[in-house]
Amino acid sequence: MSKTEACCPPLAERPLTADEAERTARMFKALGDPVRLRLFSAVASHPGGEACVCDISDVGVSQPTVSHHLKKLREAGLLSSERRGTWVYYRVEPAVLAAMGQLLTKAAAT
Amino acid sequence: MSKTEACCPPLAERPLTADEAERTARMFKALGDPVRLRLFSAVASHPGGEACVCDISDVGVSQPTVSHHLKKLREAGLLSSERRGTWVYYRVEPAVLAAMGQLLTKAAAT
DNA sequence: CATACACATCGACAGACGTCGATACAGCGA
DNA sequence: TCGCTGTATCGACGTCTGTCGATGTGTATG
Repeated sequence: MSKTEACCPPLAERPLTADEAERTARMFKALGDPVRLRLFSAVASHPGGEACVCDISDVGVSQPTVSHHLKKLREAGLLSSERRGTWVYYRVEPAVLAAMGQLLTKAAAT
Repeated sequence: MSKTEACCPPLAERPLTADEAERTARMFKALGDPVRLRLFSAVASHPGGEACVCDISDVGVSQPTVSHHLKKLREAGLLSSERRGTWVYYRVEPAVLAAMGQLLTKAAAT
């Protein structure tokens, strides 16, 4: 079940190399902004596991800024998007999320 | 007594409020830098669960920069430090780490 | 075709952040 | 007391990042 290996080893297993740290930091960085965290949480908690941009864009910033942050979350691999007619739907990428979680929980279980 | 509530609810439970997002983002942001991630991993993976600064400061940046990043990790609540004689020892804060892990894994288990 | 709506991209700007050398502080040994 | 070593703080600098208004792109509808 070394699905985590595809990303990076648990933080407590051994010191991360520079490359591993670079990759892993990108994902944490994506969740390191309050607006992005609210957008992500809004998508993750939406019924059906996906949400239209119009459903989640009430986070106190302008529409271009919302779009900018959603792009960052997509580039980090945390969200994926799909256009259906007029609207664009975002959904969480569960595998990546689970990998990040194990990175931390396994680090805590020392 | 859900101890996670002291921090924030799982990301998929409901949309985070602005305050919750602010608090949670601080922790993710702390792990969102490659150097800090390597320092954190070095401490977490060190035998005994703690490490002297001199043991982990070989991450390719100057000594003041190492000190700066360790301070950030301390301020985020992820590490604690203690001076013993000449050296300063850092150790991981397991409760906070576990809370972050559950934030993510519970979000994935939709 | 024209208009309206949903979302993305562009260009610009202020503030935050990572980095460094110089320097200060804290223990320890001579 | 003096000097040495380990760590923290300071001040400065260049770069990255979040934000906005203006504009572009795609889709439906009249």
